[in-house]
Amino acid sequence: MDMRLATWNVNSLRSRLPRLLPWLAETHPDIVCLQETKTAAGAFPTDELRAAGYESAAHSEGRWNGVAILSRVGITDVTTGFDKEPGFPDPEARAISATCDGLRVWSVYVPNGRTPDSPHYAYKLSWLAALRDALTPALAAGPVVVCGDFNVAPTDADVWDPAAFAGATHVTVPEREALAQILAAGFTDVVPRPMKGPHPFTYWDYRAGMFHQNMGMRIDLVYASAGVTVESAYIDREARKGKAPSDHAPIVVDLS
DNA sequence: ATGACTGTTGGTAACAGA
Repeated sequence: MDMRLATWNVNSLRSRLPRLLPWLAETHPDIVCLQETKTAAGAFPTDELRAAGYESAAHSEGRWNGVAILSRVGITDVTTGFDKEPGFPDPEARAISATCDGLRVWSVYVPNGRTPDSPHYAYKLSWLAALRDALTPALAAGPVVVCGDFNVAPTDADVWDPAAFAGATHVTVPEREALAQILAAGFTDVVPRPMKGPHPFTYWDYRAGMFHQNMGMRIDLVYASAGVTVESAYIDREARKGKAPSDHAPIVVDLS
């Protein structure tokens, strides 16, 4: 059957609800992975999303982070976090998984890393390695899609200017190697088509007119296992325009 | 124009994001 899957770092679900709800009505995704919901436990807008036709599963912690999965095709076997998930020092709300109509879906928000010499960078690498380990048994159980803000640009073509990122996080060899290790576990990188220009960027800094100059990055990724047939995928950069947007655009993936 | 950051909080400045 056909299924439409989306992933979007909304940079505060409460602030973005006026953008998310009409977008859901226009785009009609069956499953939506959200990151940076920034919702406190108990403050998730379950009722508003139910009224829009979606069941919710959320992993919330308050001021930072927060991930969720929305579904209108059922949502069962919800797991928050994963086995041996590292923390800083305690595990944060960065991963949630659920089964939606036979598909195992993960929504992840990888630690930023800040700078390569920061303890947050080591945390990021250990988190990615542990995610890879946690995905191995999931892959054995059936088709899996891992969606989210990976906070790593897979190649130099995935940043607007590689020279501008010299010495910065998101582009280092160890980060890219961590992505390669996840792919090697049994995934394909579903590269979405950009709506405009050659670069499939998903994030543009709010500052200095970065968006209108198309100075972006591809750091939101969709990893699909064998058994998941992707018909098409695109970045909805229209959702990055207008009043009070997130700094990330959603990725929409049509599966069959 | 899609426009020059935006989100959070025992807040009103500080920090995080990437």
